[in-house]
Amino acid sequence: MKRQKASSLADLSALAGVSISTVSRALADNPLVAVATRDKIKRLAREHDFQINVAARNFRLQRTGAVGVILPLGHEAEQHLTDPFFMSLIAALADALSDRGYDLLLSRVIPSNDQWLKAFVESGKVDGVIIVGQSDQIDVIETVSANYAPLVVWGASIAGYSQLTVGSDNFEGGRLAAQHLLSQGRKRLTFVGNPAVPEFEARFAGFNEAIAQAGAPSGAVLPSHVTPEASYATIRANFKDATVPDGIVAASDVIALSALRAIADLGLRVPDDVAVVGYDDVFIAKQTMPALTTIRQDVVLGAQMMVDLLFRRVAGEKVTSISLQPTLVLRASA
Amino acid sequence: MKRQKASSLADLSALAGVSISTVSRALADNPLVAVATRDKIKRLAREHDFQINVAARNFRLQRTGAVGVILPLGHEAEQHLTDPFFMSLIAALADALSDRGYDLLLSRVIPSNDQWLKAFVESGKVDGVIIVGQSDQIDVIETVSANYAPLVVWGASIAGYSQLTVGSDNFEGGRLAAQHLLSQGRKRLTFVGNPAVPEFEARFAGFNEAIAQAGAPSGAVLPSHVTPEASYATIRANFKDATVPDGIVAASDVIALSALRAIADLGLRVPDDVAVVGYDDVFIAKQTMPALTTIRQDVVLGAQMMVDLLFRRVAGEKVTSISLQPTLVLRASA
DNA sequence: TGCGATTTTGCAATCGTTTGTATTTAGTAT
DNA sequence: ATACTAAATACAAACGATTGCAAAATCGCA
Repeated sequence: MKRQKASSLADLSALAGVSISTVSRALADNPLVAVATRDKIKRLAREHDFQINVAARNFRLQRTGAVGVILPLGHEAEQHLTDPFFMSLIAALADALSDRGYDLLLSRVIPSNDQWLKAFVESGKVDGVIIVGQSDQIDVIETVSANYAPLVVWGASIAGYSQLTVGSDNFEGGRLAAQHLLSQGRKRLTFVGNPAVPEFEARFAGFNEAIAQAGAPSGAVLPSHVTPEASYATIRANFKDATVPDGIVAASDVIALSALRAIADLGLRVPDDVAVVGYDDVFIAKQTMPALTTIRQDVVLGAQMMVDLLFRRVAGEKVTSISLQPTLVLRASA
Repeated sequence: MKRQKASSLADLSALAGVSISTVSRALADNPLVAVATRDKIKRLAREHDFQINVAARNFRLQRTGAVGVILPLGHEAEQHLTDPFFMSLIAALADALSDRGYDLLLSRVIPSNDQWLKAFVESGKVDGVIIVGQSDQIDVIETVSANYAPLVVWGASIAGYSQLTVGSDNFEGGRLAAQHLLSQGRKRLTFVGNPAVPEFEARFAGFNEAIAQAGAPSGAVLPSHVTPEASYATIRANFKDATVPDGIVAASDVIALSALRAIADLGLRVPDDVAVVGYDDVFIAKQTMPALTTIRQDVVLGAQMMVDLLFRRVAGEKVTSISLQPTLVLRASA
């Protein structure tokens, strides 16, 4: 008995001696077709290991079965796909999407003009878009978002913008970090990171808020890129010349890691001379020496929220942006 | 003048007063259509910001425009998407694929039965598949690979298997690492990692080869998971009881990182008491304290090779597996 | 046996492209 | 003008599925 592979409904219909539409319905377990016929067709499908042509089905149903996950590399072309935080967010997104039977179409975009997002959503390649990080593209996102519902952004919900976002409360995170340092008696705090990045700007604002509330001397900011090399160089150079702070809040764990190393290389001790608080709680945070005290963002929850919001919006529900509460994870560095 | 959005060739053809096929050809710059007509249609397309329906086109052309990138999570369900090495490989793949106009469909698979890969390639969702890491699925891959050409694997080319692979020479990498330690006068070497993972097995074999060639006392192996937590615990517990080696070759940088911390926590110094060599040269390797001496795998080149091989094979070329030479990166830890 | 009601199946349109072939239009030479 | 060739455009099929509606088969009951 030769079992040729059936590669279309037409093949199966020929085998079963019924019409294509009956096969289609049978495989969908449509009660319109008699149980006996259904079983027979399903058996044949199994025997000839039939796999439906997903592309054709999706085309007919005017969907794609995929959700685009875009990383705009605006501020920092280097960041993101090497940054452990974004990586684990993507991993969590992949899981959350596949739980719903959707595929993840990964796209790195270096925004060259302001049409990239519009072109992407209109290409019809995906049923929805998740943007990881607003970068400096918040206005582009806002414009598209006005006419395209299935769009969720990992980032901040900013006054005057209506894009649907999921993000952790960066202001609160920054506040928590600074407050912790102040509560340990630290006086001269520095925020390390580029405040032009929206997320970092909010963290910096929270940082300042905590300082103001404590009546402490106002904190400093040391703008820095997010790559390990650049941040290390920035911190090292700056702390050689300027007064070294006794507490650092880093805009990300990767920057914090650089800070740990730079401080050690300058002959200072963490946390004795300088306390360091990171941000993200990426998987290596507990592996640093000393282990990193940091602000934790729950990526798994965040990813689930984004996917959830996306599908609920597609289903027509009225949904609103979500802000997740970050938490302080106490380890050795502060 | 109201410019309605044209969303199909039919819309455009109505606007231009020509047939759909003429529009299709005009947009493809087909010389069959008169230059004047072509220009007119292209202008209309611009004005009504027409975007071709990629799904429909791909369907008609019997392609998908996407390549699946699969991470089988066989040995280590935790690894991979959080492991910086695989992440940067994926980032590089995303770039290499988009250079060729292809999308990257990301898929994490926890192999439950031996049909997962067959089902994936036959679903028609992708034009090709890149598998990142053979994990324990090498036989499943081999079976599918026999009937499905556009399949490239990041991993080892193993005798008796004909799957198309790109990978770095793990044997050589392990040899380099051990040789380096021996050349520094280290005597008691331990390989940390699970030799059941094919890549690690080869690294371990190279490690042993170097030891044998040097006539040194044979090395030990400490099987360990790849997660930071597990590897730290393993190393710490083992080195407390057993004789501590004076040289460690870690199966990955993440494990090396754990080793650095475990050694420090045991009150020993790196490299003075124990020298550590990592593997991969991930982006944090130069950020550890001390900075990690490690075996470098060029992920960007690797990704380009995989994509290149994939498309050349699709084009009908006869291609063979590629083994990339790893290099020793000297830093402070050994 | 006949007829209406009900169950089961088939027909055909449709999704938006591409492309082989037929048809129309324009151009040139007689 | 006519015929013939070349250029430009239109027609229609195809990709593989889903689905509204029509047609056929089956059933029950008088």
